[in-house]
Amino acid sequence: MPELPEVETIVRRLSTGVVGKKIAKVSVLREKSFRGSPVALEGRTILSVARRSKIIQFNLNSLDHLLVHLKMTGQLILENESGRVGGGHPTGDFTNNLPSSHTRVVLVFDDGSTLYFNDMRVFGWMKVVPHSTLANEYHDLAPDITDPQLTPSHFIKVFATRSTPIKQAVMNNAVVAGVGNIYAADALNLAKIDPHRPANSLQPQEVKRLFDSLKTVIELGIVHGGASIDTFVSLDGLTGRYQDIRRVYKREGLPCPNCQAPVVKVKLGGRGTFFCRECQV
DNA sequence: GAGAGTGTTGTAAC
DNA sequence: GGTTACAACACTCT
Repeated sequence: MPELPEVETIVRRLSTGVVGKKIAKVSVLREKSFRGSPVALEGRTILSVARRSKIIQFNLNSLDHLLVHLKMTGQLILENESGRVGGGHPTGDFTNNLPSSHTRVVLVFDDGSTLYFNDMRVFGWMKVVPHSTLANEYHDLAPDITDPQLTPSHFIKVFATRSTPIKQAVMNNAVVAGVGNIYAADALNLAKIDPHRPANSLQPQEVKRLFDSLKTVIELGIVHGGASIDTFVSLDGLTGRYQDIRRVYKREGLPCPNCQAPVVKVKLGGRGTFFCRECQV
């Protein structure tokens, strides 16, 4: 999946769903999906769940951490007596019996509830990281777009040295963490900036406008529980609703929310990119 | 059936 | 160091 708002949504649900539970058994169904020792998790209690960029961090009472990256198609689904809590990519798995053919790791808790890690394309991972090396995992990440300490002046500084298209610059985790394709496109539309513009061609007031727009669309995404595009179906109401209010992403030919001109699709840096030729300059 | 496309990101090459 | 192309994988869509 996922973009930051959907990861944030999952973390919030997991915080109430798994904190305090003791891990009884870990089954790795696909070796590539799990790094480290699954046995190190058994008998450990989850103290809290946090997020950094798009990485989910389970804090354990052993001072180890379980990190999860869902990449393109990962899902975390918690199943207990009262139903399911989770979310992820629209693979259809969500309504199937679990484990499914895409289930890669299964965590069983001592109260009988189960956390499934599904990942169709096997790009995502789970890994056990000792507290002493945790900082290394986040070493190359710029501050999150949701970080209150992040300021427009940071953008102005890092954009000044880059000639890459502005869309690629804001999707670069060394510039700012947590901005993916959907929200990059929508923020550029809201800020009325052409995604092709070299990052170092933006005037300071444009950078400020883009900064505010990114904050706005990410916040909207979180408020609406993330974006679930295409065929995502959920049993428990966790399905994101951002797709209903998205501005340009996958809205080729439909009217631009700023000026009503048709949204066009181009390819930029190998990624599908949606924008308005009329008002994004 | 072939080929392109998919919300991510690490790596290698220039 | 910045930029670009591509690979990892398994689908769905045209």
